[in-house]
Amino acid sequence: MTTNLNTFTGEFSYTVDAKGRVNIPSKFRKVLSVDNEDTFVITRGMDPCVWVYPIVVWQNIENDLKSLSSLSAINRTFVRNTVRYATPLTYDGQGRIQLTNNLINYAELGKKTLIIGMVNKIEIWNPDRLKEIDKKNMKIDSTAYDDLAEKIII
Amino acid sequence: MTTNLNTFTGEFSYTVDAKGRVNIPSKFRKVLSVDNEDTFVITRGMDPCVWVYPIVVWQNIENDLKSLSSLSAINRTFVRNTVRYATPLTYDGQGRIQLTNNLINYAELGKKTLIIGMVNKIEIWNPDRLKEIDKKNMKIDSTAYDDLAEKIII
DNA sequence: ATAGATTGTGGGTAGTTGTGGGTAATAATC
DNA sequence: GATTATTACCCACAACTACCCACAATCTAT
Repeated sequence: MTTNLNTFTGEFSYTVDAKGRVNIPSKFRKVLSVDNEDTFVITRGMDPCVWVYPIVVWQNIENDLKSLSSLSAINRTFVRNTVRYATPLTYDGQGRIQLTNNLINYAELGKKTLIIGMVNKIEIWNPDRLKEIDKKNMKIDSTAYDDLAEKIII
Repeated sequence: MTTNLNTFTGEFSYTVDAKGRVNIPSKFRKVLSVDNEDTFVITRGMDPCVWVYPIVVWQNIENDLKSLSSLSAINRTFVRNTVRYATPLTYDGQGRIQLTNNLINYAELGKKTLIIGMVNKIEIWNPDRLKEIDKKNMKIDSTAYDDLAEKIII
């Protein structure tokens, strides 16, 4: 096997059908490790999009969350907001997952969606929302960005 | 072993066929390490061209990206922009890779292309675009070159 | 110089993938 | 308990992709 398991890259254009289903790109399904048993966890992204984790990756996050003490109010809030909207689901025979209304509303998903591989997770976007965020990020203080690029990209 | 593995130099003229396929020069294929298993990752270049990485080189980038927490907005933007257009692909029996429409459009590739070895990666250019960029960069003030001279002996 | 191998380019075909819809099973509501 | 809504599973089909074969041009070696 050449490619890293449970690692996603690339951008794909898909449609959400009348039943609220979206296809997971076949390239993404192919790199899932077998212990995922065709199952993801979908939740709210930090940006206005849906995050989709392979379940084995999500389980690591859950374990990290367990290590946060509930004595701290920030920890409680963070844990609550992280897991509150998380739903595990399995894709159907055609490779589609059934989105929840809650997440469709949150990400303002219409018929046309962009699915983007984000290395350890997948993002589902309303293309217009993404364009807005992109534009906003143009103004981001770019020295931090350049520092990252220097460290990581060769 | 005479040449460095996964290291590319030289310029070659090739055609993109009707299906969007380009040949990877046989000289480049011959220096790939076997653990690449005939697989590259293609993505957008910083210039208007396509970058082609041997997959084992790209995987180092991916692993670095995995260490960035998505709690930071800059990290999210950086990861997204870096991997958004990256696609792993294996060359066929004739040594060709299948380009994506997205990248063909981005690099404005027509039938005639220039393939250039860039040491650790490969660039695919529209010859006209390259001529333009070359002309523009001629005007770069030469102090930048002097700075480089301190780092690299040629 | 000639024969054989390699390389670049083109095209056909079988299998895969994305998308839509139907039906049965399950859950929710009255 | 009956009726309705929701979900899970199945089938259909057009569009696309991966894989195969063909062949001319170029290179290599005897």
